[in-house]
Amino acid sequence: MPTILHLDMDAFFASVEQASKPSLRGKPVIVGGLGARGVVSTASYEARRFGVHSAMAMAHARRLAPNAAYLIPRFEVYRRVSDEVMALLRELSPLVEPLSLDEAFVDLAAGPYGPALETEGAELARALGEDLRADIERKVGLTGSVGLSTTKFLAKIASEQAKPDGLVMIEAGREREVLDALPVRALPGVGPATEETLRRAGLPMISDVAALPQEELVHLLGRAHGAGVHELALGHDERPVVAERDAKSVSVEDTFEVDLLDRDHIVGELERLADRCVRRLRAAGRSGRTVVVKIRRFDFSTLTRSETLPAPTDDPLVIAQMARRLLDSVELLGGIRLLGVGVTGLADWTQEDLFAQALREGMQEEDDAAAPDASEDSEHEPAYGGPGAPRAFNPGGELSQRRWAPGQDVEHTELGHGWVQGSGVGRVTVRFETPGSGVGRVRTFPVDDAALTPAAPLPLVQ
DNA sequence: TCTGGGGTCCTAGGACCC
DNA sequence: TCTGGGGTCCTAGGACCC
Repeated sequence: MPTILHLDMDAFFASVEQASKPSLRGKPVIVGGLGARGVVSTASYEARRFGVHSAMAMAHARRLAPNAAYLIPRFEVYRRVSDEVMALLRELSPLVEPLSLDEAFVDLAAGPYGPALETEGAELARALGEDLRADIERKVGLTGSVGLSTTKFLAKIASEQAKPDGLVMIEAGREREVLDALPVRALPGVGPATEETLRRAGLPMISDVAALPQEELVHLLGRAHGAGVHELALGHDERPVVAERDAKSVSVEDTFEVDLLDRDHIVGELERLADRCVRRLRAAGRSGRTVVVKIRRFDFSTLTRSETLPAPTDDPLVIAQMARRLLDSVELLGGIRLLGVGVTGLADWTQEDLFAQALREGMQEEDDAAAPDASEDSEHEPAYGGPGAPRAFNPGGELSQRRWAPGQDVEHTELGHGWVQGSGVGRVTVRFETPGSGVGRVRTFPVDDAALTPAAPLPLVQ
């Protein structure tokens, strides 16, 4: 019986932007990092017609679709919409496994319709899927695609085939017919590297892999991967839908607009990252034993350095100190494009043990002895535009100037709610419209116009 | 074209212990 | 004097996913 449902919202970030901004409906919209090193998070279907897709370099996208709207992501809104959609899924079953903000599995058999599915079967499953899609559209004003099948893997294949704005059900008995038509790349766990390995072995299609003895795949791809890929190719997938999964790591990273060369500057950025990481760790009520520093050099070579404590900590000084020490062990010649700090080996509790305490006291003296840090120079901003919140920019005490990011919500004292269309040469262009309004009018202001302030996003549906 | 950010899982070698 | 086997932990790197 097809009791596993997979929901995938259509071009989620871009669709939320179109719902929020009436002037963008029916137009190519591209959401992602807008800096020189940004990449596309989501392209609307209109933008995809130009060949733009997720994970593409933003510079490339701009060449393909120069007239599209380019917006920073507004995760606050996406999270809010996502919560509403997930709540609808939980009405179908307590077993809901979110994969990201816009995607989830539901085990219908574990929910209130479980018993009825036993008897009414496929038609009830289809009706539940269609009702869900209608509920989502009513509640958040967006479309999502639904896949229904007997396993997670097939349900996901089905939702892929249903896109956009559709529903596909793969019933028991049709697995081979569906899988045989697909390339290996459609298998979860087969990315560019595995695809190439299989292609070179003369196995471009799922049917080719399914026809092979498992040992040959294990030989080609390794123990776990080979066996896993083979099972999926055969349509075997026993993975249960799992509702709650504890995070196993917390990490933050920044790619810089320009490679960082100066060691002191790099250490400053590392400390900021360590701080952000610890705040996230503590907000989650966790602590961790292993601190990881990640570095991507100018040539894109990437390395990590990690160190494990005898007991978990969430002490910002301890974590920052470990991060600094790990960084010290790395040659930084040539410049770095990315820096990251993470914590793994998470625990729900903190043990302020003697070791951490000693380390912390030792550092306290070190920090007190060190000269106070000169200034936060904003010469090298993270490449990622960041959601909303224009950063204060204050070089050497000059007049502070606000920065406005395309897509950002703003409020004007007289003209009301709007969003930033663009900004440059001391000016910012704002379109005044809301999810419920018609297409709004555009006005331009000096960037430091006191009537204009950053605003919270509005809900999509009243 | 030139490559984000936040994760998960797997592999492999070496240390260490029994 | 030469030599075990297995298990677990740590570290580093890589593939993959959204």
